[in-house]
Amino acid sequence: MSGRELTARFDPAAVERRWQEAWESAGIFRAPTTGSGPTFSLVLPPPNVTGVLTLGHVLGDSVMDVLVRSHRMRGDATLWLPGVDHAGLSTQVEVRRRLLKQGVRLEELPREEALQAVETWRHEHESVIREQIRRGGFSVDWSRYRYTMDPAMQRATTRVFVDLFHRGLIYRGERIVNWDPRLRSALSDLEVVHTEESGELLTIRYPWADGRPGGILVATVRPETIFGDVAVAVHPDDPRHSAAVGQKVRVPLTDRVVPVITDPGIDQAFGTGALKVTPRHDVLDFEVARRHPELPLPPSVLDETGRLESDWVPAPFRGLDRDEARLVVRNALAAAGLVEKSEPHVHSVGRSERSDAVIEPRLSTQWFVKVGPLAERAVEAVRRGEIRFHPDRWTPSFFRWMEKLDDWCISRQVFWGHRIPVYTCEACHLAVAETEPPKACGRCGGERFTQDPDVLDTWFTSWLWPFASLGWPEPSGDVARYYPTTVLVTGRDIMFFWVSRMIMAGFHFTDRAPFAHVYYTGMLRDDAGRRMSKHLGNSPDPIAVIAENGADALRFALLYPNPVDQDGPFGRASLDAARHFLTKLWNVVRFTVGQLPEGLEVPAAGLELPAGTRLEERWIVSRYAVTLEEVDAALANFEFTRAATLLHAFLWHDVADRYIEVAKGTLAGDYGEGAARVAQNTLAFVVERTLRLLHPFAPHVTEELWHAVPHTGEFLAIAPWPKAGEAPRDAPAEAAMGVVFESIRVFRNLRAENHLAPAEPLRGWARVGEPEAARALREQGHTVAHQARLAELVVLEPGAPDPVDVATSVIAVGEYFLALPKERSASESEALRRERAKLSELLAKTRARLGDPGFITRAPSEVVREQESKVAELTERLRRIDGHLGEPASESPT
RNA sequence: GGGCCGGUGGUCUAGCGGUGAUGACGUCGCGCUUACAACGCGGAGGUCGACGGUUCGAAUCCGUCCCGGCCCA
Repeated sequence: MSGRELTARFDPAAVERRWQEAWESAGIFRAPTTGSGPTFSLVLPPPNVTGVLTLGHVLGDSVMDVLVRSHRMRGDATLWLPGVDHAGLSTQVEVRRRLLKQGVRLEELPREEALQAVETWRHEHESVIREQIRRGGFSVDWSRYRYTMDPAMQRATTRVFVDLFHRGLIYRGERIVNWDPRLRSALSDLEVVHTEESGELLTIRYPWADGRPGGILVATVRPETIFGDVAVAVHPDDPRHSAAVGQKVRVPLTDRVVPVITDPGIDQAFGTGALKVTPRHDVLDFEVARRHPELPLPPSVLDETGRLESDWVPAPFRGLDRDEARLVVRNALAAAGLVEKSEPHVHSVGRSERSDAVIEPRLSTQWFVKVGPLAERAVEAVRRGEIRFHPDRWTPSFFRWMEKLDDWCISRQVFWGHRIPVYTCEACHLAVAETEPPKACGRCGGERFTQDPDVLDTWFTSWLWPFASLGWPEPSGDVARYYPTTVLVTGRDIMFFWVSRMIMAGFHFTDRAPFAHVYYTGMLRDDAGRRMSKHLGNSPDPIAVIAENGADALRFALLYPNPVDQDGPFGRASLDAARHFLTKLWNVVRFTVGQLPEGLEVPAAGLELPAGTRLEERWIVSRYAVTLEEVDAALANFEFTRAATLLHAFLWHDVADRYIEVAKGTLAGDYGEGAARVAQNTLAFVVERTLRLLHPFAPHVTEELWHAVPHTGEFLAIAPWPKAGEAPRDAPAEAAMGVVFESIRVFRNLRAENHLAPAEPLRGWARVGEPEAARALREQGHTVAHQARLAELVVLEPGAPDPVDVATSVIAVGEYFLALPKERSASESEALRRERAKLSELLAKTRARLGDPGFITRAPSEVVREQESKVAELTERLRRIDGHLGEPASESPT
């Protein structure tokens, strides 16, 4: 099979869409449901249906597709399962915002209409995301597409809740939680972002209750919570306050009297060392109150929207928002003469990742997962190497995190998500967790139930993704075939949110690790070095980048030249490099196609080079063999950038710059028809195999090009991955061609240094030491002459006299002479002198090393011998240089 | 405050005990040689963050410090 004509330029827009459609309609990305043999599977981390894909997603997808496509080509039963995540809270925030623009408040919509509004949003975004994945050329199996709100995911989620509930691993409890007053919902610790913000630290006097002058000084940044105070606490060892302990003070602005107590948890260094205890509105205060059961548990003084609201709040302050209240209370305190000091204070403030509202610690009743018992096996699996992180430097972070896990708050006060499957009997108030609404109460027989109004944290579904998406809890089908998955690729920012929880869920529910490997990609930075984020608006739309550069260029730019596994720059430069590379590839293939006769076939098995094959063919085939081996090793080690770099260098430098340039003559018939045919076969073979290797990195352009060169099969996407051993390694050919290329470079350099016209044919001489080197140069005399634009290359015998009227260069391989036109003489000895200075410095250094008795006795003899031969080589070169410089050869040049 | 990662030519990066320290981009010079000027050829450019230590030998291992980034409190 061969060829479509290749256009002069590579036009990604025309090419990419065509292949995406062809692959899809051929169904080659659909994972087999039956059969045996090795499998390779992974799940796409489901992007939030709230948004659209960012370049960060595309980075992960590109990594995954390299793995997926190369394994598919290797013949593994390969499954890449795509999907999206309903992202309950975020989606609700976005929909709410959209409705507000239309003047509608989400909360005021009937439940059905509100759900409908969310569904509309979901469908819009879902189709954008699907289109983005398609346009990227990512080879996911659309027939396995999942959505975290699918009925199947619903069933899995409910079942998991019920299971954990019955095992006592889910409980309902009153705790201080992270309350988002804007969303009016609890959040997990992980959804709170802490930043340093400046505020005001007030020192307030709590007067003695008995009316004596004075009182105790308390420092706080939250004067508005003063109404919820139940005590003032000091450290038991604090001498400043020992007299106050046991006394009563009056809470400012109120008539309430509270005791001064001691608690070992008080930080003596903070403020005055005295803490106002407000159990409902601070984690630490809640702990203190718990240790002092004699204290009353006050009502909440802030309502769920963050407004002062309680019987305990004096009338004038009621209804004030907490920010406003802070000022009003502060001023009231000042007016009452109770503010002793005010100072600026930088402290850590937690904000909602979803709404950006300042988090309000709030005592409320929520559902929690007891994660301690789940964590053990997860930690053990990672410790044993059953699950490996790549790069493994993230493993310690995982352990540190897992050691101090708090229970996971999983209830959310929103309507969008999976409802908590807990039903309370209206008659006897028995609460049960069931997968289906119960018909009758097991205790009293009552038939009326109320379902818990809350929904589950989205991560409570996401942590089941690797198996629930495959059909768990059904034990057959995809679960049986493709679970556990092979690898998970994600950004490490969700290592704690997601990866660690998936591992816990995997072991608990399936008794298996959900994946064997976790690969963490880095974060992208823009041209200015800033991390890309939606916030900064510096993360370009992938579709726009694809429209401008093509999906292949985008993908290649993400994998090369900057390391994928650490934070790295992405911008104009990377895209240019990728586009240029693909253009180079395009042109290499275009050249190749033009060189091949009709009917030439590329062998399915290995390439056989006949006896007498020219060095350059043996050399490029050997280089290909080495590259294949190294690319395989790199991919096996998740070294994506290294694999891309190897292929980039091979294609550009070995194939294009060296082999093709050298082979042009052979292909044109300079050495006869037989040699030309070998060159054609070699070129076709190397190019076809290289396209296979590059396919996972740049699928569209390689697929297009592959169809233009001789090949077997319907799609490159399912062509077999090349096997090591198909092409022979040939060390002698590599060494010999090394001499040839080095010689070419020296002659070109001599020409440039002496400002000689590039095209003027000049005579060149070479005198090389090693017999093999001399043989290579004689064999490749034409090549050197042609590449260096020499009239002729003369290989001098060892003892032959130097030519005259020449420019000279002395390198390790030997001496080179380039004829100068008659009117020019070799006055340009400056380069030679510079070289001499460099060499003698190096020689001195090497001699010094050999003069060190410690070195001689302790270094391996191999290393010593190396240094000795270096001295010999340098001495000889210096001798020759001195000869050419007309200076007396000295035994020990300085 | 605790922890992790990184500091290599102007920029990004490879190397992680024995090399004359990789490569790319940029820069300079020369070339439109019919695959490619989105290209080719050649050159210049580095006290490998600082200081100590281990070693015959350190960019590479250890310690301290400085600078940058990230995570957790």
